[in-house]
Amino acid sequence: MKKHQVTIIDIAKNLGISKSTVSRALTNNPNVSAETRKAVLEMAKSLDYQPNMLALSLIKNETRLLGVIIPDIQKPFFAAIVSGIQHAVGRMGYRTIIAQSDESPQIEKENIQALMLSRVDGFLICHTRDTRNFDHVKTLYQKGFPLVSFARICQELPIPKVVEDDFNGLYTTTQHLIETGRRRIALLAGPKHMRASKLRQQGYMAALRQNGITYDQDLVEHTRFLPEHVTSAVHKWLALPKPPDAICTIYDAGGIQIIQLLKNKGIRIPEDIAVAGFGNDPVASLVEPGLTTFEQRPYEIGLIAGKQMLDTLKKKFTDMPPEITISQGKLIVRSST
Amino acid sequence: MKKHQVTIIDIAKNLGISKSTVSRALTNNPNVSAETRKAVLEMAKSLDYQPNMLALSLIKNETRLLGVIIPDIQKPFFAAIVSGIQHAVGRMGYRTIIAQSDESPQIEKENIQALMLSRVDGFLICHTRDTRNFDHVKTLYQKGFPLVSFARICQELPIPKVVEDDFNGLYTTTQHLIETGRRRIALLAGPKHMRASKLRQQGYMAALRQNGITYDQDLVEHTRFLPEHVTSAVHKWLALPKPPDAICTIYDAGGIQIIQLLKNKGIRIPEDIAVAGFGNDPVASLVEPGLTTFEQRPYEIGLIAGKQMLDTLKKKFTDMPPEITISQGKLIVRSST
DNA sequence: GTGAAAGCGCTAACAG
DNA sequence: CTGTTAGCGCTTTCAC
Repeated sequence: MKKHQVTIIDIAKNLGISKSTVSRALTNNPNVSAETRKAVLEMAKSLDYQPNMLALSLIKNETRLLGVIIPDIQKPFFAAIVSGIQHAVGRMGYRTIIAQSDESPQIEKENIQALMLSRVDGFLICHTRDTRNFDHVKTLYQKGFPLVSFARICQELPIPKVVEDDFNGLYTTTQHLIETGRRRIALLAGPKHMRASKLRQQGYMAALRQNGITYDQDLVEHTRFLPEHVTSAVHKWLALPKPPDAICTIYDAGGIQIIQLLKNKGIRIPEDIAVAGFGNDPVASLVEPGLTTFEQRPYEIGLIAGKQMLDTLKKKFTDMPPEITISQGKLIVRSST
Repeated sequence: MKKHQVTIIDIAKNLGISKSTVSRALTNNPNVSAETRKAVLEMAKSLDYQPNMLALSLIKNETRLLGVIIPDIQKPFFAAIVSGIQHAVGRMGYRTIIAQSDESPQIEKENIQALMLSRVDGFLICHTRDTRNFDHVKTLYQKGFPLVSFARICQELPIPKVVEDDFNGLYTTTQHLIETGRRRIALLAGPKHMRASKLRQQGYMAALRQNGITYDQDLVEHTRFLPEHVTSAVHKWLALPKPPDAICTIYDAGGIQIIQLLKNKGIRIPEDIAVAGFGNDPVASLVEPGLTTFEQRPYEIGLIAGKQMLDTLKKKFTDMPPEITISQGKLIVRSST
């Protein structure tokens, strides 16, 4: 069981001085004589004194704890972001409490509520694919919590945001597909309300338009990123009178699944149908054929988000216009196209 | 900036009663009249009162926060474990602070130190591949912190431990290789001091022995799980007068890298050399050929570890013999063997 | 049933 | 330089 904790009072008693003096000695306050400080430090060491951060937090009203809200830590994309965030804020002494929403808006809300009670110093949030109501975040904002939104952002608040190279990503990918001779390019998109999905679709459409290819609504399918949706989308496309000669997706996992599906059907990639993804997941280079994809650097996104948080934390009182940061990406061509 | 927090004193003043009564009403203490309670609850709601967990933690000396120490959240294995832990302890109201050691024993030590100061209620720890000194954990133990060790465990302490199916995993895999006609089976092991690596190697050797195959030291290489080590091990084996006809590894990433290496050299898998892994990483099924591997369920390991922690937290005062839990696994045969 | 007071561990403002 | 006092927000005796 837990033993009695050594407190500054123990040190004070042992030395026959007041606890304020002990506190001063311990906090490098100049108003302590050299010998007193020495004695305190020695006693602290011999008693194995450990300051109680809880008491400190209560006084300073700061915990040096940051809440990180993500949908799923098992997705390499989010794991990398978390890693970046931790490395960015860690050197300033901040720790992170990671909370997973499991893509449930309700759990997301509960997690935020709980971390608010734990008095974290700020929140870095990536919403679920289904979050449409942002009242819980607005509450945080009103309460004055430093906020940073990343990847799946909340646009209704003037807070720092870090996003992927959405429009450009699909524009570039589609352009590449067209340049390699494809004309009937299908798009596996995400939920219609999702900002990132909309932007990526716009990039796709812009590339088509620019090359004089008419947009065919039959070639665009919206998913909620579930495998079932991918399967039915592919089946629908293959049953078309004129099936696509290329499929691009707004996320790598979808692209990889499509590769598997097409291979199982004996369809050659890229000869019959080219496939492209988005994100450059670790697995994209391992599948056969390698998945052409638009690289994102989630670790960098985390680093940037962490830094934004640090900034927000520092200049609490300025209200410089919060910006939206776009993490640059680039196309990685592999043998799937 | 942060606004003034509503406290029970605000409620008390508004109602003209004492803060003790407010506290009682809020904590469902029976010694409050129904009407007072009602008034307090209403006032709390209208003021949007949020209890300050910090103050509570200071009094109760418990934070409902658990420290999770892992080498690298970007490894799917650890990400899955973390997920399991969170889901196990989350329903009991515990949150987790994840700290990455980046495989550095020094950082591991610092992280533990820091979380100790933050007064987490317990630690779930997976050590770095290079951790050999466990003094920092022993300190925790002496201080009475509930501890659970998983995957890369500390054997020097009587605490709950959750490990993979190490011996059996490589025994089964090697057996399978032998049954499919292989005789010169190489082993890509881990650091010599690492318990899991030793056990897996023992499983490998047991299978050889049982089949009357003499152990050839040239066929066993120890790595620190770095790609360079894998490359040089493979080169060394291929340069042997009698190269191996199979390679088994104690971790999937190694197996996958070997597959890539052999393919690049035009060596056929499994015809020329069979390859097997350990863990069933998500990618193992995606490479070509699919990697035969011994499945572990890291998510389950996390669940178990989380439950052990919950138990430790509950029965603080009993000292039932702490056990070592082995997460069962099974061989998944794919086309690499 | 309710209020006053003490205390969790620590810092900080105020006297000397 | 050092001790005393107050207070962070809350629970918990102890009186009444």
